[in-house]
Amino acid sequence: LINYSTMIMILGEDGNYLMAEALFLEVQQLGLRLDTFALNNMIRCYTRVNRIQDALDLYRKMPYFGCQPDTCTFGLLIDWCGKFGSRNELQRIFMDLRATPHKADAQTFNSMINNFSKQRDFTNAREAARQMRAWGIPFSSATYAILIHMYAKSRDSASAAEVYREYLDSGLEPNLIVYNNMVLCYGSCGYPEPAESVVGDIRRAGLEPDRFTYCTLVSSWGRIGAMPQARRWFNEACSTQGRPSIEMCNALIDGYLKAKEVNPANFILAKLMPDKGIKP
RNA sequence: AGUGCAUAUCCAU
Repeated sequence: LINYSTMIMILGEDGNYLMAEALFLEVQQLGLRLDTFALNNMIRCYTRVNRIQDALDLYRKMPYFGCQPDTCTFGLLIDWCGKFGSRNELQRIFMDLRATPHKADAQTFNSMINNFSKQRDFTNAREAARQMRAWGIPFSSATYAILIHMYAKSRDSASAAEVYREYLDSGLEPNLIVYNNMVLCYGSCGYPEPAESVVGDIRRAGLEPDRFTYCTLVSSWGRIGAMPQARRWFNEACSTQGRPSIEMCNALIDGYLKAKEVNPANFILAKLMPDKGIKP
């Protein structure tokens, strides 16, 4: 079985699901009993080539092979549904997941929440977070980052601030992505000043802002047309980071153009960027 | 023996 299973895995990586299918049948004809590993490998063959219906069918047939989906099975399917699937498909996986406790770890839930969020299904994203708590699975830094990012998308800075507060009190290792997402959330909601105050939290935690932080701050001030402040953060990034990121240059140009300040925008594009060796 | 998690700009959605 291990030989077949490994072959199926390798063929799947190669995109050759047809040969994998043939081997999958052959195992059964030999009378070998399939296990969850082998089924996951076969499911992976299908997701690899976007044959989601085949993947879902096999996943639903697992009990008839005497197997149960595990965290790996769910991880595969959640990831696929988030990338290419419909809301309904992801919701159905979530329902299955809830019906089988202990088949989900923090990573499974993180992926679930994030993929609901990508689909803008915020109700289910929050519900997944609630379920995670109810099952006593501790939030990781990634969980906090994902939740705050979700609130940035749904423009709910008040809920983000609550989650952020909980993160600061959690005793988890400081993680810059969590802070950056909080900057993003305030900025997206049109509150650049609280966004700036997060930089203080970053330093207090012993971290330094990175190119994501600076780009987000420039875009936050640019969004409300406050270009002097945007420019200040841009300059600070240039002096601390060495060279500005292309994304931050874009954010600054965009801000100037939204504010109808064409000349400064042109200066960034035609002078500053070439001088720093940055291609538009 | 295997799979799956998170951040920025613009555009598109």
